[in-house]
Amino acid sequence: MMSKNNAHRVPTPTLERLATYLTTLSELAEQHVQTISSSDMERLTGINAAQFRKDLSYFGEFGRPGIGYDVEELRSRMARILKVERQQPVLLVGAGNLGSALAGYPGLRAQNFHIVAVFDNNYNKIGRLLWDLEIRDVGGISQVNDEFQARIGIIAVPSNAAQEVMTRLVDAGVKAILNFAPIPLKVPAGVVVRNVDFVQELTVLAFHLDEDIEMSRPIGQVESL
Amino acid sequence: MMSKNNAHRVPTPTLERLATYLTTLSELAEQHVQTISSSDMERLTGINAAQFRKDLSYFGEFGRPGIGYDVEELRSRMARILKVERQQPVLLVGAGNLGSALAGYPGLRAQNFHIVAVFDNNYNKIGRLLWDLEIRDVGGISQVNDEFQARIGIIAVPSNAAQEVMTRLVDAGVKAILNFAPIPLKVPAGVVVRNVDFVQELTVLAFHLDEDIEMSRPIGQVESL
DNA sequence: TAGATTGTTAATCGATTAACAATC
DNA sequence: TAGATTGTTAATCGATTAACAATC
Repeated sequence: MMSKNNAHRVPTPTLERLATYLTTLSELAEQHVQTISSSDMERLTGINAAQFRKDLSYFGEFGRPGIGYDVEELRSRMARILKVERQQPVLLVGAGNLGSALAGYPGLRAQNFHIVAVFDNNYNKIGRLLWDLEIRDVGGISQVNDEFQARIGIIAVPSNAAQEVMTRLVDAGVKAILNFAPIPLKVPAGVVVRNVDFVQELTVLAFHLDEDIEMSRPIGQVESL
Repeated sequence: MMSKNNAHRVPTPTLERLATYLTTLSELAEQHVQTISSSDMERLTGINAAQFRKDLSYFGEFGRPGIGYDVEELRSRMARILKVERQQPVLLVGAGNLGSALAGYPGLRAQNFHIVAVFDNNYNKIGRLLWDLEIRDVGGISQVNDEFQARIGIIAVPSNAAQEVMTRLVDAGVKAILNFAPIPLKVPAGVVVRNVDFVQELTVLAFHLDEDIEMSRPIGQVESL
């Protein structure tokens, strides 16, 4: 048994790629592809075949030398490792435009993420519906999560409210936070945060304009399926 | 003169941090802070002071030994380097929930990104308004961009349409693309892509659940301002 | 001058890629 | 068996951090 002991040593880039592999494997499974090699995966994802094998090696052995990988088996084991083999409940804080887009995004459900409750602090919104969910008072997160036991939260509120919302989520038992507010959160030990910042992304893109871009091999460039 | 020649050698993580520095410097400038040291920046952003100085060193010299950096001067030079000192026009493709949230997001304007046109392929949407912008036929991107000359595009369409939309954007003269479709784009040389994938982010977070998370020092952990 | 802080070089750390023995 | 492909070790590459001479 190794997984638990050194799981925290898995590089973050590896985890990001694992999510990509899982998506690709799901598509292949739908097309009833039986077997795939690491170099097939390189063609499909743009990720180096050695990288692929190395990434898997953090979690055990998955393939057969000379043969390759069984698509369905690998998919299922990846899903297990990434903890998305069952529905994962998620709390959403912020019922503005972004929160609405997230709650209505079918891709989440497709990958087993299930937004179970939405919160806001605006009394004009509280009690109304966001898609099929009632918008609840942000003050009641803990109470509500006693029922749902979600450990993932999404922060989709303005920057000035983000830190306080983080505290409420953590108090409610959330251990992992996806933060859309463009401000660095100070979080207690044991809580993981990932930040998504549109403006930062656009700024990086803006920098590359007017460059003598000879190479420009962006992350994610690949053969199409 | 160095900037142009080796600008393409600037590490991507450096560019991402530069965007963060710029945000922080803008806040400091608003508070009329005159001078700041690299260790002050470490306190504010969580980014190592040596890292900060190293990042700046790719672009020249900005501070005075023994003194620190002039906030307004550094902010303005950063904005220039990142090409956000003037309004940057942006094309948005996809007038769904996500596109709507992006078009209505005040943070873009605040950082000088200006969505100048919105496109969709749904004839029920074409001609209607998204906020203050008329939704246009995706077939007309090139024509419309003859006027706007935007070089940044945002793809907020379903995965199966993303590759085709990329082609249209590039044909219209776009050089940098922010892609929200969870599919790797194959882009021609000279075009830069950055991907934002909510589900991938959530998947990485899900992995960390149930870990014996002793350390968990997330990117972006900092002292508050 | 003494104290503070820069810009940069060198040392460390970590991630990617190549190479290959093991094995189907 | 011969050919293919894995899992893993070793080599390479690149990014982060520490240390310090230069300088305000």
